[in-house]
Amino acid sequence: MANNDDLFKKIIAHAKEYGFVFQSSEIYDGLSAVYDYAQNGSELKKNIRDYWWKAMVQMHENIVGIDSAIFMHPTVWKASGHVDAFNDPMIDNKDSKKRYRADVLVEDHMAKIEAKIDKEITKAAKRFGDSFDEKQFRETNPRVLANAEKLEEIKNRLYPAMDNNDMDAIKTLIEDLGIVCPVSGSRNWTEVRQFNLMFSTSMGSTAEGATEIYLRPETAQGIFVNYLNVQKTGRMKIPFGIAQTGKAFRNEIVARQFIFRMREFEQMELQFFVRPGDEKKWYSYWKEERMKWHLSLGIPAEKFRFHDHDKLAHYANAAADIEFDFPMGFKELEGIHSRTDFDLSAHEKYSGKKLRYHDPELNKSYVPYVVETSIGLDRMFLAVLTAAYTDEVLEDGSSRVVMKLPPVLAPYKVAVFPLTKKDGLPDKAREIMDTLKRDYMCFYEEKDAIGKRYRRHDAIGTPYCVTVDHQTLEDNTVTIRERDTMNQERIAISEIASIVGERLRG
RNA sequence: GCGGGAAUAGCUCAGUUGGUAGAGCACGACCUUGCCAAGGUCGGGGUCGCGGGUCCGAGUCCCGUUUCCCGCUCCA
Repeated sequence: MANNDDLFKKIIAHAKEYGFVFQSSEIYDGLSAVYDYAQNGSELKKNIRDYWWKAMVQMHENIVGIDSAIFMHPTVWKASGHVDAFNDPMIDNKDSKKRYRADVLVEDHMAKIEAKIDKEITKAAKRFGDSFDEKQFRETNPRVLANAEKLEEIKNRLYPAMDNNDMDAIKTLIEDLGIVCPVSGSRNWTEVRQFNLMFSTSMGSTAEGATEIYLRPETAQGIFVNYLNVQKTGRMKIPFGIAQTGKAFRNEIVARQFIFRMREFEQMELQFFVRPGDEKKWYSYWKEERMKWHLSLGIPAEKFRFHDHDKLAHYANAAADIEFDFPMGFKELEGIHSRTDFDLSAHEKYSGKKLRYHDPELNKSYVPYVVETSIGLDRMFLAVLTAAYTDEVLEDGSSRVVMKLPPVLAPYKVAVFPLTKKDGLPDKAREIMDTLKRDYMCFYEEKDAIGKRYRRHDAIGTPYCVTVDHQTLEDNTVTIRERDTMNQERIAISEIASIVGERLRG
């Protein structure tokens, strides 16, 4: 584990030093769990996104892409279940480290008081037999009255506090009632905090006219609410898919581990619409298909594994993760979920609009079932960095750090170097650069010794370095140096593009 | 959220019992050189994460805080 911690630290340091990832607002001490992609990182990230998009949209005739807004109508999040599921006041006991819903603690306490009243009544009923008048007993017995009054007071404090989101009042109530932790038995509580996973902001330029809206916690809903528009205008026939990449936002309680868990992150999602009853078949299909995509990048198969969920979310009838062997262990990289008709049915209910598909083959209408593949782009970025990072000791005993990125993902495809700054070599190198840069991200560099330039490009993962020397001026040949093997070959200038292109098509 | 560790130049780090900040690499200019992190000369760059306290004096000691990493916890 110490080795892996060390590896993780090295990757993080490398990512910063070579312009892949910076902490957000670093000059202001940073912002917790928010990161920026730098000059090389943004290229790598874009290339991962493009590679995914090409595999999903370009290669499937029945999948189209959309780009929906981050802001959505507030009711979307009621329909999706996000508002209700994550809006609870929580409190921690510092001794037992257990976390509770603060309102549930108070309600449990109230239940105990009610139990006391019931006990009095049961006792009295036994004593008085048939002549027992429960109503009269409740109104006259001093112990019952005292407890009833206590209950009434608690209700009058708890419910308004809940309605007003007054966390301090709930904390004071818990303290006043002397509620103890069921596990530790102590009253050593933290503050009551509202855990809402969704970020919110207000829309409307005046305070009175403003509406609270959320930053989407997932991109999927943007597809669901557009599903019928896309189906109709694209004349899509089931089975068909809608793909989307974009930012999502979650107010994670604990956001950590570099870019693995961020508060602002990017998802790449496919929602695939199928006939009810066919969902398990398509679920299996997409599980395999997505694993093939990962392996197509040349990352070793043992770095990946499936993790089938036993405990299913409220919307799913089957779910699996593709996990990757990150420096901190196997963790979720991508999720494949059979979401049933949960989402579309919920949107039918909340919007009052029919979201049916008329299946011409079956000659009937139904709400389609959905199979989802959802991958975190930032996690994929970290996976690619992890797989690529290599600390090598060379034959002569020196060492180099090389990012063995899949060439198709590398920020730069070719670096062009004149061997020296003199004798017209830079001009010739510029000429080559100009013919290549229309098709490939290229890097021109003439500073420092040639070996140093090679190593710099090893560090950012440039697969090819082309060097212009004196022989180039005579016969239009250059040396091309391959990143992983460090082998050099003399080729004609005219061959560079096809050699590089060949490698990128893999 | 709780507990542990860390923060000094762009990077990696040194800095003694408290005495006023250094190295290597990187960066800029010039010279020499020319196929795997070259050599020389000169130069730029740090209110030592931030705030407070103790002290004649704090990078160093104390308190608070921010950020990062780790463990626990949480994770539609």
